[in-house]
Amino acid sequence: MSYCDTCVIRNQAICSALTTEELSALNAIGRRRDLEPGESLMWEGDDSLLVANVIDGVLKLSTGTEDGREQIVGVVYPSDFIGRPFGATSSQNVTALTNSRVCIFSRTDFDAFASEHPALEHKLLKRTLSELDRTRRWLLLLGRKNAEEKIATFLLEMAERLGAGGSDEWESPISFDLPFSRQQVGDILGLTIETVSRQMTKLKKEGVIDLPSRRAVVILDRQSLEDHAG
Amino acid sequence: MSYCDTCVIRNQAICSALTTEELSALNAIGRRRDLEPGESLMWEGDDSLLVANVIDGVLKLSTGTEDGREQIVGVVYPSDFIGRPFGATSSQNVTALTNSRVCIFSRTDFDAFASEHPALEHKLLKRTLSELDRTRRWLLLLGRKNAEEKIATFLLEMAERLGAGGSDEWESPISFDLPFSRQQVGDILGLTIETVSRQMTKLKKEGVIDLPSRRAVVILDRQSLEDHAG
DNA sequence: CGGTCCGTTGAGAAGTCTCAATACAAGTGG
DNA sequence: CCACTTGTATTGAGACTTCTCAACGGACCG
Repeated sequence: MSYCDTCVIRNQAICSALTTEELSALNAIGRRRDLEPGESLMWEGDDSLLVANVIDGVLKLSTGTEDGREQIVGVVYPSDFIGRPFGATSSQNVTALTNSRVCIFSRTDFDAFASEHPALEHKLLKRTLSELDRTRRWLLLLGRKNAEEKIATFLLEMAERLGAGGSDEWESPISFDLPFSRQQVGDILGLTIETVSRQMTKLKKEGVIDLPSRRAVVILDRQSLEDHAG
Repeated sequence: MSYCDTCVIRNQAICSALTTEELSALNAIGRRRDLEPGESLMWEGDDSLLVANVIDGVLKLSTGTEDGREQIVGVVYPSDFIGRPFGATSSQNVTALTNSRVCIFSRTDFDAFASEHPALEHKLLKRTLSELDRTRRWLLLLGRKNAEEKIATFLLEMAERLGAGGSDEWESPISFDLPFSRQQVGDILGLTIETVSRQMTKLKKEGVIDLPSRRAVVILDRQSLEDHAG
């Protein structure tokens, strides 16, 4: 009996490239692990010993400077892939933001398995190419946008990933709970916590969004938010 | 007679995954093209019609905002791969910075060829994973480093890619010519041309680097430059 | 009730940008 | 050979954005 049989991400993750038989071979080299918020799965600079699929939860990928400044370089959701196959060291920290469940493989086991299953590598390649596109778009945000544009862009991306709106997907309002603290939003956007707070308050005062509680966001005027995003 | 037989990047580019026979099949669907500085190969938002290998030269990948701000999101050198396989639209501009030569494929032809040659996809996957790591490191630079640290980090990376030093690779001085104007350095680092100029002048006055001509850089004190890089 | 965590708000400092002037190098035509 | 133009880089002064430091507020918990 394989964990994979009942896995909720069976058809979304890279596993969807595999037949039932192949999947049971993969299952044999993997195991599940639960993580609590704040718990880390791997650290920047460490040997790359693990790779994993996210089954449930939200995790951050981050790097930092020696003097403690942090930058979040990626956020992963269920069915996303984590870790650095075919590489000696992992180049970022991976930390759970919510209660999370992941499906872990030894990196060397996974490398060997992937090398024998081109369809799996093909899925992983497509995923990696998409992630590279997404990351490059983030470079524009960090390099050339001001605080207001950063916040607006960020909220729109969150809405797309997490949002629940009305009947029409373009219809306001769209509401969701951020899986991030203000500090973490700052670490994503390259801003301080105070600047994040001020810009969100400003958008609220302008009637573009509402902030009913600490983590909750409601987008009242999507068009206006897009105008603010630059 | 195939172009590939005499290709200088035959053993560095993803082509190195292929046998001689496979390579001649790839050669059949590719063609060479020369580009002048400033000439573009593809544009952000266009249909993804082409992919290519860089044979010679340096090219930039860039995106911009509607109001004309630009961010360089990648720089490619000989043997690097360009374009977005398995995707409908290209997400950045690709523009030659120097006289360049590329080996072009129709994206759909390449997709089909790659899907039948797992070793090629494997090479491309490894390359894409490395590029993603590099891009994520750039997020830290753009999000959390100040102008001085950005310039120092940038010069060190350029030295690594382009540098010619003394007998010992760690020995100063290391000298190279930047393939970028000051404006382009600004577009890479998310700074204005004036800030780039001021910070470089500052490092020169401190004796860390020398700037014998517009494009030339000499790293006089590598350790000090690393200290400035944060 | 007091403590802790997190977010908000305020005031001043610092860094970067904007705008303007100047400098320098290379090329052109007289 | 010398003005003149053009493109690029440097330098300066002031404006603006964001950061830093500090105080305050609200929610949750013992």
